[in-house]
Amino acid sequence: MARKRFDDSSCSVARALNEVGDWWSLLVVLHAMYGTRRFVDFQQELGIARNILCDRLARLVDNEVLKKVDVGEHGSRFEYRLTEKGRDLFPIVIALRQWGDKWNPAPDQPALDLRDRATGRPIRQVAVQNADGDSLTVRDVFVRDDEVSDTPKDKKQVG
Amino acid sequence: MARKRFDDSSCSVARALNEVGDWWSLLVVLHAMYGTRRFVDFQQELGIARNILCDRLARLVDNEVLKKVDVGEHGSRFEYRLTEKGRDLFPIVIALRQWGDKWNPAPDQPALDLRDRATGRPIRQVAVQNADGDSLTVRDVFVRDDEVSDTPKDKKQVG
DNA sequence: CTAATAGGGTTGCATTTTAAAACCAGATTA
DNA sequence: TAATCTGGTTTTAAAATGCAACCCTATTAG
Repeated sequence: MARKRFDDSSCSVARALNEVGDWWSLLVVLHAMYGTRRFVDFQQELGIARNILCDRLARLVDNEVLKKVDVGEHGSRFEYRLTEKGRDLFPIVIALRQWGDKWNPAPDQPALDLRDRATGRPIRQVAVQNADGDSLTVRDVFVRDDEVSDTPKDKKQVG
Repeated sequence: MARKRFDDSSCSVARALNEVGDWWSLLVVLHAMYGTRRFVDFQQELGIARNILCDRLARLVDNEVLKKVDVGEHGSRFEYRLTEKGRDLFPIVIALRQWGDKWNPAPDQPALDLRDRATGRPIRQVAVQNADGDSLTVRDVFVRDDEVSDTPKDKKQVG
């Protein structure tokens, strides 16, 4: 049967995954972040089937992660560019990269060394932080429980 | 045809997505983070098909994101618990939640209010930061290019 | 002690998705 | 004007998904 979707889920993680949680979408966004804009370039860099790429690009455009821009001179020629919403996926992509580098390092080559353009110094590990900037683990957080819920058992869930 | 996998990709984002980049895996991890440990509980909370849940749990165990613990008294009874590798997905899950809350807020209910257990104050927005703790956008970073590569065109890629 | 039920799956089947390759029409370049 | 590039759509076969039914082993109620 069809893949289950979470458009209307009350969980914002599920709703986020609904837009960028498939095998290709985040890789498309990643390549867009380092400059790829054209259909053929995505296709060649990712090695993705053309029909799947079509579908993913269209969905990302529908969800306003990318915008499709006609840059043709005498006709139509398209570019796919990140929107602010798409650029806002940066921490997620970098966190995934750091997790991958830490737990599944490539045997042959070193991890990509990302640096601050302004200072030339390496970026930090992406982390959940408290107001003071201290890193927090999953055990250090709780859910503030303002409102009355009809489903009391959901109240303490992190998700 | 078979879904394409990225086990041996040189891109650590692709390798990460290979382990947790499908529709269900990160939701399983999320629920594990707020305490779910039993097969039936995952199944009911997520509304996932049992065979798919089986498959996902097994893969997460294979990838050492979860460990399967026999907690039976007189026989076998299992729990699935996060490993350190799994707990290390916390920033990714939280970043996804924040992105979902920001760009696809639930119409009816407010976003989950996560707080530091120690201080009671809200957590920060997950961000990519430089050494000083300043937030960086995708345009603020570059790839430090130490080593000589056989494929020069890859050298400046963020991904 | 026995019956009933909960836990943790596996199997079979119909439906979707995916990958790969072929094909196509409108720009662009030689 | 022909060849090629761009950005797709179509076709086909393999794989993944969802659902329901089934199964065996604990645990619990009586």
